[in-house]
Amino acid sequence: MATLADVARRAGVSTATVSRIINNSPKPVGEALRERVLAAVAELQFVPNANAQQLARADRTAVGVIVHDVSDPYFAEITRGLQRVATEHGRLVIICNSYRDPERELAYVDLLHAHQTAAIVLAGSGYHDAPITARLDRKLRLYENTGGRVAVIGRHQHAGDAIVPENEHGGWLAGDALYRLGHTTIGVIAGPRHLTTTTDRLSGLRRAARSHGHRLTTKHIEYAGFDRNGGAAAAATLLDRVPGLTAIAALNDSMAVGALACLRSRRIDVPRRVSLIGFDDMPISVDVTPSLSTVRLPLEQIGVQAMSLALRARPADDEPQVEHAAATLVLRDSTAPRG
Amino acid sequence: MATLADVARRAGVSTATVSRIINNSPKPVGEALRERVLAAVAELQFVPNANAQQLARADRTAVGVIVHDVSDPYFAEITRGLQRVATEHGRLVIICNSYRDPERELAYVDLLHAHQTAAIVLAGSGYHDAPITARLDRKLRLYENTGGRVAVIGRHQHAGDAIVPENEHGGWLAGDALYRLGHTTIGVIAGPRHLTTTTDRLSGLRRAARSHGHRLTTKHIEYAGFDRNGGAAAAATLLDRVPGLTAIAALNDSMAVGALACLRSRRIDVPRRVSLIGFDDMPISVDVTPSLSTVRLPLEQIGVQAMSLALRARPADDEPQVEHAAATLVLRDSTAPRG
DNA sequence: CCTCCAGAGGTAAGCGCTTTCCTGAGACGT
DNA sequence: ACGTCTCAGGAAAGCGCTTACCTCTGGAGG
Repeated sequence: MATLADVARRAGVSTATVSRIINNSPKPVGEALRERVLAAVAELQFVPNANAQQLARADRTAVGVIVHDVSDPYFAEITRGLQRVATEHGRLVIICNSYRDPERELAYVDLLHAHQTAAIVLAGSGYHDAPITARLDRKLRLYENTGGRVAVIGRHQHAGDAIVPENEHGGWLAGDALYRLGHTTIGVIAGPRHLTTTTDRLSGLRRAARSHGHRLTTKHIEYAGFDRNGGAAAAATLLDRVPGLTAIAALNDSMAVGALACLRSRRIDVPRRVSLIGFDDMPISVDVTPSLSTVRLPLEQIGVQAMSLALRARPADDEPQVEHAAATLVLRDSTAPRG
Repeated sequence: MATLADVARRAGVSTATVSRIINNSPKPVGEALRERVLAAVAELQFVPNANAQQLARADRTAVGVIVHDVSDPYFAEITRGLQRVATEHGRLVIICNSYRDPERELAYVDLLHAHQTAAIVLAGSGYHDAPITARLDRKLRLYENTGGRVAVIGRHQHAGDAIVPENEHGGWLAGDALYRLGHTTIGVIAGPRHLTTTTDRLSGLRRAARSHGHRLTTKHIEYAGFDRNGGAAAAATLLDRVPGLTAIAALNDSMAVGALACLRSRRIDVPRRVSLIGFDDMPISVDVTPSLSTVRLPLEQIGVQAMSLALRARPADDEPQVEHAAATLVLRDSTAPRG
């Protein structure tokens, strides 16, 4: 592997000059030398060692992103926004999938810290797990103390820049919509109970129930994996357990799609016999049949905002900035008045 | 930011000892010292600088992955497989989105090279563009010459380890299925014409047409963006342009879903009046209505194989290994005999 | 009692680059 | 002709770590 020194030797100049040329530093370099050096670079097919550069320079350039799983449409959309902004700023982004494992999330924070990334965007949901949460917060603070920037998406213990989707309000919107349509017995397909996203959305739903004079008891709520199959299984359970069920609220669209599959296989007409509402408005929601009513979260936009926060220069005495991402109700064909 | 030297000073030992302890090197270290050092590490919250480590060590550890777009389900699935294997090997993976821009793809190869990644997996389709292709091949070869490992997915000029999905055969399967169902006039929604994936699938379709005594002319083929909206637009065009059209083959499922939306909005019954077949069998295909007939590619498996190839130790005199990923026909509800 | 060796720990030479500071040479003014 | 200023280019000191090699100690073996 050719090094800077090889190029310098070949061109008959010092390494300093080569460095200046390949980085086009402000320091002026004569035309003749420049050409000779460039020729040497081409001949030796020199590719600078990024690790050495990083070490020698003070600046940090890459940014890290920690998500639960990029192949989940929710994170895919957010990631798209993150990437766009990062690319505009000429930053490389390193994507890390925690696969919802908190330990792996912690490990990734260390890893990104170790790699001297300029910023970390934590896109996954917060956990209801005090020890984990505390360790995470500690690591993030340490990272910030050593010059890193952090932005989180969702409700986390960490005090700093954050984009907070209106999960509670979104849950309320979904519940309110269903109750307004005349439904009185609704089942909820919830995600893993240790995620703040789950509990926030759920409490919005609960508030809607109360404000309409109903209650959501344990019987009406089924916790499951935050994906299609989790949703399908939970739908089956609810259908069997809750008599007189006429509506289902799923805490994300993937689960709603799974529920839809379950309902279809049981030949239960949606929305005639059972109304269904999802959450997130992922792109596919409009293409299932019936198209999915849902609570829209501006996912790509959330990514954009988060990366913008992470990359902004934050003065030391600055207040952390918390932005809310609005949840809006999107009514499509999977919800109807109680039959 | 605390450094190794700080820790050493604090613990009253040499940096060598600290290094040995934190990397638990085979060299034995006394219990007393070990504890003192570990205490110092904790107190100073020392996180080793990964760049410095990389530079000092000879070994390369991270692996790079270049895809068109992770948020596209096709790549999301492949990436899942790639990640799984990488994680099993304890490797960090760096994901780069080229957004189908060949120049960006080239730039990413350089970037991954510069970062001393152990391997590069090129997951995007090949291009029909000689200069680009040649430059890409040159860069990959250079990278290999300096010790990097390369595995490509799809048909590329680069001679080396590769996973080649049976695109041509898959195209044939799709076409053959449609013709067997009695369709004689079929329209094709193709992807960008400069991608080898597009042309390979298309030529399989053509072969099927010929073998059934038909021809696919320009009129029957509409090129579009490889996504949902591209598919919707192309479907509309075909419907208007091709009289007597009774079947549509889309060259990927995203486009098929778009076509489905178009057909639905025109109130054209699928599969009664028009049959539709997709390609890839992405997860959502089973959840649209009607469920999508398609050609299945074992996407996650492709990712697994590709990463396995990239990570295997390849002896210098070894033949490049080329594995084929089998395409299989999956008939669901979007195809039916010609009415 | 001396030699020899193994094991624990330290010393210091890099890894490949950037950047500060220095040098030498020409340009310019008087 | 001399001093001074400017500017292109080089020398060398790191950046934070790893590791080959060296040193010193204590105990085993004769």
